[in-house]
Amino acid sequence: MLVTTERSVCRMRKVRTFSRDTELVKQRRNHIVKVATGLIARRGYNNISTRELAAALGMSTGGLYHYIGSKQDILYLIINFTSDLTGQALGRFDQRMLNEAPSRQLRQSIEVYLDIVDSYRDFHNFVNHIMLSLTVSERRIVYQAESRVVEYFEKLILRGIDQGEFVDSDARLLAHNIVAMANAWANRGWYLKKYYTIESYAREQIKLLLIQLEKTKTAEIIY
Amino acid sequence: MLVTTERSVCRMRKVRTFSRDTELVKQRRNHIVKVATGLIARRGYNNISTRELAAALGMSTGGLYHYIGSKQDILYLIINFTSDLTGQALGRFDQRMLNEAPSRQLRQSIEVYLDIVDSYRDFHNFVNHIMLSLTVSERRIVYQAESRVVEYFEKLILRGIDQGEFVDSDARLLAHNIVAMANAWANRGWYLKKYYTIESYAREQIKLLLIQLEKTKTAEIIY
Amino acid sequence: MLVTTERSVCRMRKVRTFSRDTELVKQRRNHIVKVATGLIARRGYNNISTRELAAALGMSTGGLYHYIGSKQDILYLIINFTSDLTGQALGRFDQRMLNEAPSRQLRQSIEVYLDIVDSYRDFHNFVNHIMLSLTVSERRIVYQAESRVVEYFEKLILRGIDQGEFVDSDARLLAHNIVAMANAWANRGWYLKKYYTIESYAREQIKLLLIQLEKTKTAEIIY
Amino acid sequence: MLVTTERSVCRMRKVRTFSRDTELVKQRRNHIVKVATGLIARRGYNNISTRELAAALGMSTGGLYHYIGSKQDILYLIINFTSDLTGQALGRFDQRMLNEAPSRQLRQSIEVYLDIVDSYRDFHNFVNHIMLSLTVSERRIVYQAESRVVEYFEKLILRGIDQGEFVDSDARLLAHNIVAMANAWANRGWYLKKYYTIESYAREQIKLLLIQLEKTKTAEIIY
DNA sequence: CATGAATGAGGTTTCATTCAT
DNA sequence: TATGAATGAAACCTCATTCAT
Repeated sequence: MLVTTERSVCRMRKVRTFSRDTELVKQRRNHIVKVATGLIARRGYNNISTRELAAALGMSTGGLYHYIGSKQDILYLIINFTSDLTGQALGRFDQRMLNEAPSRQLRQSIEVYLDIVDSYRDFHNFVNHIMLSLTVSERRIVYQAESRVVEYFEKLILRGIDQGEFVDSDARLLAHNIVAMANAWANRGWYLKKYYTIESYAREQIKLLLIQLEKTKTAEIIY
Repeated sequence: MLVTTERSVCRMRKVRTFSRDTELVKQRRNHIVKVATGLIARRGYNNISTRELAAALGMSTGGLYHYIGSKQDILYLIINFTSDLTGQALGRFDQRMLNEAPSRQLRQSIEVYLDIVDSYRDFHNFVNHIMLSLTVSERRIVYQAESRVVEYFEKLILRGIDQGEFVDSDARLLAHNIVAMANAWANRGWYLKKYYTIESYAREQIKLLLIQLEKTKTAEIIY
Repeated sequence: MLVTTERSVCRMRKVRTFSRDTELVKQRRNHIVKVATGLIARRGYNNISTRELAAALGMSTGGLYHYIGSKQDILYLIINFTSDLTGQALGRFDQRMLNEAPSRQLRQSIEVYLDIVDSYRDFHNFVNHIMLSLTVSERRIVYQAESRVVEYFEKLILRGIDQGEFVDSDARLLAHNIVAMANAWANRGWYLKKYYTIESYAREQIKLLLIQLEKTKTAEIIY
Repeated sequence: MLVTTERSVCRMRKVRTFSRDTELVKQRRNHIVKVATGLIARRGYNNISTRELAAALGMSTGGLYHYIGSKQDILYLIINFTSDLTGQALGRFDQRMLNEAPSRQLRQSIEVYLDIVDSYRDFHNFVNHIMLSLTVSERRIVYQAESRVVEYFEKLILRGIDQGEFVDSDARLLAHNIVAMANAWANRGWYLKKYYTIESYAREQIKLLLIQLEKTKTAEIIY
């Protein structure tokens, strides 16, 4: 398995709640994460007041603070929630694909990852925005999550090289480019969506990547 | 000439000043942009008060407001200033390279652009951060600046294809990838700088790009 | 009898309860008074939330409000409870001592009163603290309770003067000084406890008082 | 000199201000201390909002925070201001009286101290009230100020004993009683003022004290 | 031109109290 | 009878902006 899904130690920060009903807390926090992510992505963390957020959540201001300890905690919940989901999704995928040809797994992994980024578009859109509002340890969570994805692709490419399917390359840089390419879909959607759908974007980028990895020019074979 | 350097219409917003000494205004605003960029990149736009900014500038709070009309104007000045500089730099470069082979110009343009991004690293780092604090028309400035750079590379690649040096490709996507790659150097420096210098990063990325563009596998020729 | 123990009219304020089981109400309120007194003495009335108090009581927030009508009522219960107890204790004592020599009764009354103050130290410590949170009528309860004690000692001293055992003095002022002295044990314990135990404090203060009351200098006789 | 007036080290806490005009800061803070003391004495620290205080000061909320860093700082300013003044007043007095007979100095010191307590009645009234809102180090300031006064009287009494004017006594306890007596004038004014003016209170209490200190019963001599 | 004191709206957070379960 | 989630008013504090000096 290429991706470890267990929570790393540094994520263990506690967020205050006044409720002891863990199920309710989980449910409300999911709601908070979802609504807050949308609002923040549209208007910016500092332009959303807790009053406004509570209203959007259908709660009272005080009610919101039953489930979080501070406004900052919302950011923590968002990055935690999202990086967990990303890790889990790739992890699940990884297990199913272990026996496939690397090129096939790579192709499909990219599609899966792009889909994840697309559905958490809001998050990927504002992760840079909120970065400057995060504490050092919160930033580390984001870094680790991204690093894990890069590592996933790196190991996958290395396997392809090992198995002789891919040409020897700088696997780390290629893996990093894949992640940057996926993030670009969220960050630079304003540009890309004028010319691509997510499917065509994935197809074209995969094609370009395989030119770099395959032993003969992709352009010369029937794709 | 591939890059137009004249200011586009929508940038014409006026920023209030109480001074009639245009030279002084320009000088002070340059200072404001430089210092504010650094502060915001480190601490975030909303975590820097005008009092603090004024102190860092060696001005009084009131003095600051002689050269800007509002705190928001600072963002406007920053994006304006930076996108002007980027446009000018690539523009100047463009004029000198018109007669070079496309592959050579591409190689050098990427190096130049990476250097620009690197020296305005702070800006590229927080452009996503402040995006959500910008007005619609301010965002357009950022978009346009980026679009111009993409266009520059796109035209360059198209020229290469036209001249038969490059294989026929999706020039737009490749141009876009170049810009994303350069931005990654600023945004994801925390990761990349563990493994690359700006020189090695440029070299490896250019190598990867040329695999996609050249007619035979770069790996097969002596580079 | 020098002290009247029946509740005075103004204490008759009703505190709301949803329970009809008077025994349960009494028991719960005793518990509330005891725990709240300790908490408030340590942290201050306004720094203890009803949530925290309820938790310390082993009740739910709502449960607490079954036995009180408002947070303010807790203060009322405390002052009522404590001044009742003080009155009763001195009253009981009074009845047993009616036939003793005034100087002997004085000596022992002071010891008893000091013991009471010491065991309700928390209360005497914060009575000044909460004074400013009390309503006018609640303050009167505190004043009356203190006045009754002063009166008790005043009458006792007057009896001693009448009977020729004490020199003619300002009985009121001396009685007042006794109460102030006892309160000092609670309020200024941080200072006094460095040098005195409650026994030595009582002994020395009684000795000083009797110098003022007895016909020859105490120092000149064998004490 | 019996009282040291130099500021002790632990008082050196800084209170934030945005002004660099020390004279203005001093002036405004004096005003804040005066008005806040009155308001708090009447209504309680927690029942006065910063908005209300600012209004009473003729300032805006924001204006208030130019001269203090937090509401808590107001308490610090009050205790600092008052204990400084008390120390200075007794100190000045001390220097003028060094050659007087101890009994005469004692008599006059008590009058001076009672006057101080009376003019800072509000403060002495609520010092117990705010005690529970003070931080540990702030409490220490209050304790030290009171201790210095007790010491002053203690040394004075000891001098009287040394010089053979006073009978050998527990100087510490007597000194402590003097301070408690003075505080009582502030704390228990609601009772005492029904029967005494400050002058008669001082006269009677001094008379009682001298009975304890002088070698023959004061009552037997013409006072 | 420059200063910095002043403003006051609005931010985050707390908490006494209620009420459906 | 007991629970604790929910409320919303009000607390403390910040800060972009103005304006008298």
